[in-house]
Amino acid sequence: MGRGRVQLKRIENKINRQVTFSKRRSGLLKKAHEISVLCDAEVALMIFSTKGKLFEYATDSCMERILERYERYSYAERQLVATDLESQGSWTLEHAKLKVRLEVLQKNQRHFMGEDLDTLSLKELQNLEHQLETALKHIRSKKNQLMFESISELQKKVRSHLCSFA
Amino acid sequence: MGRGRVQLKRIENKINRQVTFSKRRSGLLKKAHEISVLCDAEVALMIFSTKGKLFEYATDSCMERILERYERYSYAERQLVATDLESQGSWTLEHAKLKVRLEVLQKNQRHFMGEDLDTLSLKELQNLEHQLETALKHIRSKKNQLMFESISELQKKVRSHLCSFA
DNA sequence: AACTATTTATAAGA
DNA sequence: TTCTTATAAATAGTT
Repeated sequence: MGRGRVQLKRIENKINRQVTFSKRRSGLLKKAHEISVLCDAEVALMIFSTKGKLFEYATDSCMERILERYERYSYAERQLVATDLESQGSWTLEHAKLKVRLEVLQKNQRHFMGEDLDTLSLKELQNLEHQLETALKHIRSKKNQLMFESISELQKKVRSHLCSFA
Repeated sequence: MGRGRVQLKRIENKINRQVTFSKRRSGLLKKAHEISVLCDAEVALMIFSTKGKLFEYATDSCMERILERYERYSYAERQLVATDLESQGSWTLEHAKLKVRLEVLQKNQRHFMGEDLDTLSLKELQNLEHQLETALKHIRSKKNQLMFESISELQKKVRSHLCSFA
């Protein structure tokens, strides 16, 4: 929609990508709101920019409720705890949900440790690789910082010892 | 967009509402996918129809990962709700333990992502670095494997095409 | 499910 | 960033 036909692939020019992101983001949020109102639907939308900034829309500004609903829906779908939870009281449901979240986290964790990779697609592996590279950068930078601090501590001590011999 | 101007309010005619829902839903899903690809963004979209049917989109089909990311993002807000075990009187000990495990896992996860490193010692940072390096090796090896497989698949296809011309 | 007149979104330019 | 404008895309009403 515009002066040129659009190709469905990553926009390589950073400026253009940023501008397009900003425009399309507001378009998407608007349309999410519209379908929600016009069609009486419940919509949740999350958009993370490349830089990690979050933009979100939720019908009636109630993201948590929709996520709860989603989780209920997808748990039921996965038939994990689909049986008579309601009759067992609400804490059981909470408990079951917690268990599922724990499982998801554990699976994620295994991925971060380079285990259990057979279920991942090429694209997902690439994302994971990129994420770990970024993490490593941060960790090394922090490590260097600590080492430099430790070194200058030691140098101080050495200097004061030299003084005491003077 | 269409033969009439649209008013932003619930469409009262049930048939029209349903048709519009179906059309706009596919439009919205398409645009979610487009911004994700064009702008290298991570998008999650959930749409519940009036009748409660779920339609969803997630970048790289990995909804759980995006939801985790979202929850990490809004961590501060959730802290208010998530803790304070004592006030949850009727919950069992097991449930409380589960919560603690979950928190530990989440903290770990942040470390794996190179976040929240201030609490770690030099030794711990070194361990983490080593662990991530190992993980990266595994991930890259798996990625290569997938790529080679994909290449030989393609070569097979190319060969069979060449044969059909012989 | 198709069609088409219009409206809307937006790519490129200023 | 914001606005303008030409054009592509979405879609409301119709068949």
